[in-house]
Amino acid sequence: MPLDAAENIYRAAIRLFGERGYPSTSMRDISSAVGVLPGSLYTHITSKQALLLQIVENGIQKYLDAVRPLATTAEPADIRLREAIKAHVKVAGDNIQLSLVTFHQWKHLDDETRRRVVGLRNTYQAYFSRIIEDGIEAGILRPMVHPSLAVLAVLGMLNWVPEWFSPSGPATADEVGDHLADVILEGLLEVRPPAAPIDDAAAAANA
Amino acid sequence: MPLDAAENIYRAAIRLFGERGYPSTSMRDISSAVGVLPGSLYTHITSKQALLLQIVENGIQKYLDAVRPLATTAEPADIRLREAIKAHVKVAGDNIQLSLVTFHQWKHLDDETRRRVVGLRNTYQAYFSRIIEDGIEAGILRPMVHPSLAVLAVLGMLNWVPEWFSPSGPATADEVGDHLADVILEGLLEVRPPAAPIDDAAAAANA
DNA sequence: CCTACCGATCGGTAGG
DNA sequence: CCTACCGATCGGTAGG
Repeated sequence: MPLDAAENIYRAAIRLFGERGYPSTSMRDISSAVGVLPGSLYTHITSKQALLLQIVENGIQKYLDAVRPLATTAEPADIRLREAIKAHVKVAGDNIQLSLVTFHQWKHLDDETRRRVVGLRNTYQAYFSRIIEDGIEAGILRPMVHPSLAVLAVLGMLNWVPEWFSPSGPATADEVGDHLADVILEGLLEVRPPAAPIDDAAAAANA
Repeated sequence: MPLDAAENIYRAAIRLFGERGYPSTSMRDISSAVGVLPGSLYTHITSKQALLLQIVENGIQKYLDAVRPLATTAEPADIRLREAIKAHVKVAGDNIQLSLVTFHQWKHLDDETRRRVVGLRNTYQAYFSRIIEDGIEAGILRPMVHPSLAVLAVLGMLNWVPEWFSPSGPATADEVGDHLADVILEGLLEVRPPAAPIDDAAAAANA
């Protein structure tokens, strides 16, 4: 049961756009990876741009679908943040090349479609903003002068995952997600002085 | 006192490579930004590749120079990590476009020079590994199953800074660095249970 | 720094 | 899916 031609083209494009970047990948590169001559591609696709758009939108949708459920559930925000981080890492681990294209090549989309994709990226960012702001309001997360900086810290950490994650590496995506959530939630410090004395008896007992 | 021609070309290339990417920037784009005809560029540079290499190596060196002093000082590792994060953010904030080219366009270098640049990137990563491993050994940072994951978390967060930092934004590079160091060192949780009971009297007093 | 140009390669199409 | 091809653009050079 061979893949149909359009699917073959789509997969070759993901790999090549990811390895060399969109502008450095020629339609001739894709056609020879698929095993047809360049002109034959255009029976199955309309243009190089449309191929990139299909890839990038599919990539973003996978992340949106995975994290959307965590954005608004009633669970405690720290648990939602941990699950959102794990969901992101799982999508990244299952779609490394797709993620590389999605995160790096969207800049080469035409003006109109690029604006739409930027909108989807902003929606994704808003999911994490919502979780973190909920957590601060509920007293579960630390109050911050600029909560958006925490969002950017989390997203930067997550955007970098497809660059180094390997399915054959020492940790599964689930384990990596947990460890990254530990870094974000608990920090790297071994001990942290309590924000305020818990009660006077405990303070006296420690003196 | 006008900039000399080579400096003009270098600056225009940083801006254009950062905005459009290396493969999508033509020498004709650069020449018209500088105000000369395409062929005239080659009096001052040897090739498009050499121009990219000059930019990327200069970019990496700025980061190496800024963080190297923190890699080996005798100060506590948590302070060194905070200062390293702040040093990185300061370089990023002072060189946003240079950083964008350095972080994204090195993939378009020739095989040989790309290998050298990857070596410099690994050196940079080793600075952070050293600080975090020192911290764990000294009992200042939490023991971790995979300390390298913490390094990748920090570098991912930092690599993302040039994408969103603005000198005219609400926080200076110094403040952003402190806030990001807070996220990494202390985490986002408001309270954290102690790793182990401190003493029995305190536990009893809380019961 | 300009004029004039080179061979190579690009995305895409007409016609079968 | 192939043959054959189009106009545009590319990095770079010779000669002045």
